Amino acid sequence: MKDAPRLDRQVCFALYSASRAATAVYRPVLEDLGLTYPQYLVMLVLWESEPKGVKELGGELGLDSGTLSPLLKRLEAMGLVERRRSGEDERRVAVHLTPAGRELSSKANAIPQRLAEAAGLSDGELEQLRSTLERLTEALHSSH
Amino acid sequence: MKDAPRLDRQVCFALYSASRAATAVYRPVLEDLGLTYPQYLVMLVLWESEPKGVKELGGELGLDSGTLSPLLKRLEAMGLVERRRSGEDERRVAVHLTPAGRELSSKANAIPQRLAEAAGLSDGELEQLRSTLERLTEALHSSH
DNA sequence: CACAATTCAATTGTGCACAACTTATCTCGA
DNA sequence: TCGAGATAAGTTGTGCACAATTGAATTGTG
Repeated sequence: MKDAPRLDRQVCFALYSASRAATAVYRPVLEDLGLTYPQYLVMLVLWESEPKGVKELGGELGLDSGTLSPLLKRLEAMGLVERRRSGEDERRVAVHLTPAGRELSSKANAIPQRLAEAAGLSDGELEQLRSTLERLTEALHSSH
Repeated sequence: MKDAPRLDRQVCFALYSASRAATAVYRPVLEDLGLTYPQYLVMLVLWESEPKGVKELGGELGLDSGTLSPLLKRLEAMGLVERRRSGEDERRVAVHLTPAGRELSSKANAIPQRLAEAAGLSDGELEQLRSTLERLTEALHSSH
């Protein structure tokens, strides 16, 4: 089938590969904190502002409760977050940081630098890449 | 924690989001073929050249036997590929396309166009994005 | 007020990723 | 040639993603 799409021409495969390569670079660094990459993302959001409902977290990360509920349960078991049923709306669960969870932020500050160093791209290129990716994500989301 | 890394500044998160958004666009299209995105990637490689060993497939896709073995088992159950123990080297398993697997290629030809349309980027931008991503992946791989 | 429709979180089930390990086969050097 | 090390594929166990469903709480409407 000579006109089948070629793997090495596909932006989608390039995205998939780059994304896995990036989390692979993060993996050993995050292991020191005892976090996986998605767990780290949740902590990043909470370090910026907490408490947050599961729905809100999902909105910022693009994840649903099917992914977040077990992930948050693990973070809670590690003693980094606490889930409290909201008083006003009993459907909602507010995710709070524990002191240990807040504490972890200082250890995490140096992390993004690692990827930048490993990336082999200039600051300008990284910034342009980020901006292109955000436009792409936006366009893909609104395409259906 | 005001100097914690910010989610929206991270290239890594942009990559992770874009990659998931892209496979989400592919998902309904691939569903018509009965394939998941990683299964589609394996078929792409085989459509270019077959048979291939599990190791070779893994080399091109960056996946190991832990991921590929069950995936190939599912493709085999669907009747798209066949696994044959190599005669010369009994350790190797050659993955062949079945006629049905070869056939599927024609249905798949139109697929990459879909992403391009949904991407909202010009051909030039897509090409530049792909090239940047490939350099990035390369640099990330060689960073350890 | 009543109650149908909606919303939120959790659960279930499938399929990747990936580390760690297992088993079978092969290769190469003493 | 024989045995240690390397290599190929598969298995096991953990943790995402995501669709589909469930159950509880809330909201909107007649």
